[in-house]
Formats: sequence, C-alpha cells, structure tokens
Amino acid sequence: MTQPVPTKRQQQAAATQEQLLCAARDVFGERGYQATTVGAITTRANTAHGTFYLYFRNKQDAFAAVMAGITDEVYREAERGAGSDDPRVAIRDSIRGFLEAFVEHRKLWRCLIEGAFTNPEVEVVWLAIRSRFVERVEVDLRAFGTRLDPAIAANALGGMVEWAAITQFVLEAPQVAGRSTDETVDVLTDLWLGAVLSTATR
Amino acid sequence: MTQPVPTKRQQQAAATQEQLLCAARDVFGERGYQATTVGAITTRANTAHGTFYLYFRNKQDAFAAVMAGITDEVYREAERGAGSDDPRVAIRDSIRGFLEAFVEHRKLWRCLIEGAFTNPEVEVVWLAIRSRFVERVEVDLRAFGTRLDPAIAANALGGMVEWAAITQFVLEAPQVAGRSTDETVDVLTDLWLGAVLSTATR
Amino acid sequence: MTQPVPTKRQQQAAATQEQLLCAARDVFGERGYQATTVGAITTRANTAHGTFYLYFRNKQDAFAAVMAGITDEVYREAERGAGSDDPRVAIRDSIRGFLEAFVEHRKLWRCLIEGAFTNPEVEVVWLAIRSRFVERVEVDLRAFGTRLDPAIAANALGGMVEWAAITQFVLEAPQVAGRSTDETVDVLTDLWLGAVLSTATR
Amino acid sequence: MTQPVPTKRQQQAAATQEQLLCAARDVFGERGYQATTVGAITTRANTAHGTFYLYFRNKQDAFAAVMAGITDEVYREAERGAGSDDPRVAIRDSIRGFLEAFVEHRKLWRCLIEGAFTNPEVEVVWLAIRSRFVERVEVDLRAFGTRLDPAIAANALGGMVEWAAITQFVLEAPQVAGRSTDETVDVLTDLWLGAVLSTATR
DNA sequence: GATGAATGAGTCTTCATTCAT
DNA sequence: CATGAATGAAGACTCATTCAT
Repeated sequence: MTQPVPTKRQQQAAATQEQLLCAARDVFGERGYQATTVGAITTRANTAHGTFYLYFRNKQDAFAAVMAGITDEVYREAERGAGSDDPRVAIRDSIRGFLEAFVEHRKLWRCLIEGAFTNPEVEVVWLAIRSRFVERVEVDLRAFGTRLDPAIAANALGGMVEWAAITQFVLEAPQVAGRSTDETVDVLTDLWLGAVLSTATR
Repeated sequence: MTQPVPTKRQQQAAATQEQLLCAARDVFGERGYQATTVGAITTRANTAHGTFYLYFRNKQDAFAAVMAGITDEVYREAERGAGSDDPRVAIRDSIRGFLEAFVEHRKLWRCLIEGAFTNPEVEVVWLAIRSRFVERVEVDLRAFGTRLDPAIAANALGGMVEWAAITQFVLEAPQVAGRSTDETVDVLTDLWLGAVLSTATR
Repeated sequence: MTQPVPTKRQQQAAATQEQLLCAARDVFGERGYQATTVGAITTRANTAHGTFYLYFRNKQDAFAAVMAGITDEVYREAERGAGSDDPRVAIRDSIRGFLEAFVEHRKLWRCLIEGAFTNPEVEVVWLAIRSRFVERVEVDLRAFGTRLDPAIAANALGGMVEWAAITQFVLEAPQVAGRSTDETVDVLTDLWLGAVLSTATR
Repeated sequence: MTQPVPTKRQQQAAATQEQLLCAARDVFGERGYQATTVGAITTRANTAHGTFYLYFRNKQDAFAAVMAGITDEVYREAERGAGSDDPRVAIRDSIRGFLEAFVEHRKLWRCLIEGAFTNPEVEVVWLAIRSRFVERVEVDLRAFGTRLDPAIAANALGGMVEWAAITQFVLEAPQVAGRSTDETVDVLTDLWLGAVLSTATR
C-alpha cells in the first residue's frame, strides 16, 4: 500500500500539474487547438518548457486531459432530466442542462470540434464520449416507443441539440446570435417533443 | 472595353486556374485543411509553386474558392423539394437532395468544417452560405405557420439534418455508421414533419 | 533534350548548392558529425536556414554528399601504383597515394569515422566505398599468389594502412605523432611486402 | 583513518554504484554512446535519476568507468603469448587472446570507438590504454631486432590486428563477415610473422 | 545516501510567401 | 504568364544537470 498522506513533494508535483492543466484549458479556449503552443501553456503556467513533458506526452495528450473533464460534464448535465415523470419536463431539463453546461464551456467546445476534425485521435476520444450521450437518448426513445429506427433518431435528435448549441453559441449564426438560452431551450423542447410524440407507438 | 473573345493567353490562364482549382479540391479532400500545403496543390496541378499566387491570394483564398462551389451545390439541392404541394413530399425531397449531394462531397465537407473551426475567414464564408439555407427553412416554416420562433426552429431543424449527415457520413458515429441514405432520409423526414406539424398554427 | 546551356537561374542555384556543400565540408571538418548543426552550415554558406533543405534532405544527406567526394578520392589514390612492374614500387606508390590524400582530408576522415559509428546509414555508405578498396587489394593478392585466405589478408593489409593513417594523423597516437608521411610510407611498404612475399606461392 | 570494515551505508553505496555500472555497460552496449541517456541507465539500474550523479560526474565519466575495465581486459589478453619461446606461437597466442576478448566485448568496443571519435576526453582515455598495447608490441619488435622504425611498425602491426577485429566483428565488412576467429588468427599470424621476419636484423 | 521534480538550452524541419528571371 | 529559388519565422520535443526534500 502506498502512503495515503501525500508527501510535500507529491503535493508540489500535483500543484504543478494542476497549474499546467489550468493553463492548458485557458490557452486552448483562447487560441484554439492548432494555434495553441506548448510554450504558451508553460508560460501561462509559470513553468519551464520541459516541465510540460513531465506531465503530458505531447500537446494532444494535454488536450485530451483538458477535454475529458469538459465533455464529461456537459454530456452528463444532459442526463439530469431523467428524474421526472412528465416527458416534457424531463426533455426540457435535459436540454437545459446540456445547453447551460455547454454555454459555460463554449470556447473549449469550439476547440474540441476543431481538434476532432484535425486530429484523428482526438476524434476517437470525442466520439467515444458522445456515444454515451447518443445511447442515452436511444434508450429513452425505446422506452417511449417509436416506430422510427431508434439509433438514427437518437443520433438526429441528440445532434439537433448539439448542433443548435454550436451554431448559436459558438459560431453565432446570424439568425440566432444573441438569443437567450431559455428561448432556445423552449424551441428545442417543442421540436423534440413534437417529433417524438408524432412517431410514438404508445 | 476589352475584347469579348478571350485571347490565347486568357484561355491559357483560365486553363491553369482550372487545373489549380481541381488540384486544390483533390488535395483538400484527401488531406484536410491544415495538412494541405500549397506545394502539394501545385505539384498535383503540374504548375510551379509561384503560379499558385497568381490566382489565389493564399491558401485560404483557394480553399474559399473550392468550397464556394461545393457548399452552394449541396445547400441548393436542399431546395429542390420546393415544387411539391404535399409537405411530406417536399420535405423528404429536400432532405434527400441535401443528403445525396452531401454524401458525394463528404470528404470536402469534413474539410470545410475543419477549415471553418480553424480559420475565422473560412468560418465567415461558410456561415454566409449556410445562412441562405437556414433562411430558406425559416421562410418555409413561416409559410406553414408555427408558434415557435421561426429563426431558432429553422436553425435547429436545418442543423439537425446537417449534423446528422456529418455524424453519419463523415465522423461515422458507431450508432449510425453504415446506415443507408434512404433510412436516414426516412427518419429525418418523420422527425422534421412531426416537429413541424405539432407546432403548426394552421 | 534539355538545354545544354544552363540558364542564369540554374547557374545561381548551382552556385548556392556549391556554397552549401563547401560550407558543409568546412563545418563537418571543424566540428565533427554530431556537433555540426544545419544552422552552422547555412550561416557559413550565407544562406537562409531553409535553403539547406532545398538541396539536402537532412544533415545526413549533406554529409553523404560531402563524403562521397572525399572517400572516392582517397581510395582512388590508393590505386595509382598499379602501373609499375616492380611490386615494391607498386605497393609503395599505392600506400603513398593513399596516405597523401588521407592527410589532406584527415579532418573529414575523422568525421567520417565518427559518422559511420554513429549513424547506420553513413556506415553503409562508407563500407560500400571501402569495399572497393579492399577488393582491389584482394585482386592484387590473388594475382601475386598467396597461400592465405585472400579476403581476410586483403582486409587486414588494407586495414593496416587505413588504421595506421588514422592513428597517426587523426588520433595522433603518442608513439607516432609527428612522424612524416615518408617514414610511414617506408615502414608500411616493408611490412606489406614482407607479409606478402613470405606467404607467396610463386 | 577510517574504519577498514565498510559500514552498512558504504556497502549499500557500493552496491548502488555497481548496479549503475552494470546498467551503464548494458545500455552503452545496446545503444551506443550518443544514443545512451542517463535516464536509460538509471531506469535499468532501478535507481532515481539523480542517484547517477552521486557516483559519476556525468555521462562521459560513467563511460570512462565502463570502458576502463573492458579495454584493460582486451589489451591484456594480447600479452598472454609472452610465455613462449617460439615466436610464431607467441604471436599467435597474443593475437588469439586479443581477438577472443574483443569478440566477447565487440558491442562495447564499437561504442568505445564511437565515444573516442565523438568526445575528446574519451579519446584521451582510450589512447592512453592503447598506448600500453602499442608499446608492448614495440618492445617485442626491438627485442626481436628490426631494421624498421619500431614505433611506427608497432603501431602499424598492432593496428592491423585492432582494425581487422573491428572491420570483421563490429562493422562486418562484406568480404570478411562471418569468418571464424580461428581463420582470422591464422592469417594475421602469418602476415605479422612474415612482416617481422623479413625485416629482422638477427 | 537517495530521490525525482524542475530546468531551459539546443536543433531539426516545415511551409507560406516573395520576387528576380 | 509562368517559373522556382530563396526566405525565415515558428514550434515540438529531448535530455543533461541541479537541488530541495
């Protein structure tokens, strides 16, 4: 068994890693994936350049470490509606949870999409996390009963929310730029519910 | 006024530009935005490196030129359902048109997303073209009558189709990888129609 | 057919390449293989850093280009004794040819040995050139008639001259440092001749 | 005066140093001089990175420590023929001793040559040890009587054996690769003897 | 005596862009 | 019009060495 109480040096090391992780989160959010350099991260973290490589194999590895927390949080928020019996309430809560968490991290999310489309390994990581989200939706659809293919429908409806969030809060498409999260939650809820109810089997 | 009949030189130049454009299309599709180099394009086009800069200000400019044609075509295909009186038929034709054109150009579309998330100017170009698409949907929704905010709804429904296409045919999300275009057209049509009808005002 | 007369630009390019090659020769000779940097070569050649990569794939490639000329010259000088009928004269001329050429390029030769023991690809290149030298010796031994294994004997006798040159003129082993080329030629000739004659079959 | 009986601590320290030395020997043999890193040595030795610097000033110092043992052993084996009265037997035994010890350590010997040509201080160390070898040969030649310069002849004949070993067992020159040690011992003995006898004065 | 976290100098290589020919 | 040689900025990654614990 290892010591349960971390030594002073272990604390130091953990603090350094935390500094680097925070710095990475900030810089990725500000500059995007490609434009972020290891040098920018270490400068921000007040460490030497080489220290970065004590805690991360490379830039991509640090990116994965940053994103693991974020994606997990956002997609998990989408599951918080599960408590309600009223489908409308459940759906609205899920969508609201997702959108609110998304808005909070929208800069990093932009970076995530950039990373996923630029770097195959990031793509794999992201798709894996996204899968959990889509599968949750699929389970809900099956539970509700639908005459559509549940996988395709889940991917489409889940994707509708994801992409609406991206176009509105990241890309700021002119048609929807500046709209409040609440407005969007309402519309997405109605669309989702209408789509699901009209194809329900029970 | 210059001669309406192009001179030999002008023909030659047009041919060179066409070569470069085709080469750029190929290389962007194969390698993606970041990984494409000007050298790769000129090599493919059998021109000198410098010739590239006679026809394009820079890499980004060539990318915009390539993408203009593609995005235009894909989003235009989404308008071909307009002819029908039956809303289901009209929607299905639109979705089918979009997806079929999308599938044909899916490699470049991947590149387009990458470019838009990497380069602000590419983002602007793409958003402008996408706007026409969203606005067409908005006009249809208004014509049909909906109690939802038409802009947000149009962005969400149009986005649902866009993102379903991307996740299925570009990212090949495991839940939907390998599904046929037809299956997806059916599901998307039903979802769209259900969402619209249930919120219709007339 | 290409133009036999090089254009001005081709001349320019050739001149640049020549500058780089000379600079590389100088720097390799002064610093050795590992310690030579591409930057040092381009600085010496008065070119931009990137220009180096127009003419050489990498440092090793430039090294090979430098060494090709040198090794060829040195080992070729070892063949100039071939004219004489008197074996002693022939051997002495060969040894003298080798040593004199060697002395002239001794700094680069040191670099060559370093490169060959450091970099497998350099090793291969050098061994190939050295093979021609050893095989020439072998042919001579066979012609002369020897009861020894000609390959091993050729490798040993050729190697005796090579290594004597290296220890004396490159490493400057204390026992032989400062001796003249002539003295060494004499001794090596006698050793070689004595070894060959005493094992001759005719 | 310190205690002649080592304390626990001293024993511990000696064990650690031994571990590091063995690890260094292994890693240098496997990777070569340049490619060996301090980290690789400490990893192999199961010690902390910093521990290395308790026992060695730097990489070069550890290399010298490793090589001291090896070179000593190999060159000492070359002296074992001294017992015999028959010159042929004496020479053969010396050559055989050298070659057999050499073959056993050929990977480290390769590393030694690389080190000597890369690092001036390694060069000095090696030349010092080699000197003893050359001087032993010189003494023998003088004892035997030769009309040649004994220093140059000793350097050449000793070098013939050294370099034959290197080209055959380290570089594996194509002409002699795969030959047995015995064959080579025979040929070298004959060449050496022929060279010496034909220039003998008594 | 032993540890291992931290340092930061050092180098290769790529590539968008320019401009003399 | 077309060429292609030249530019030089930029960035990732390694590793020997130090020193507080």
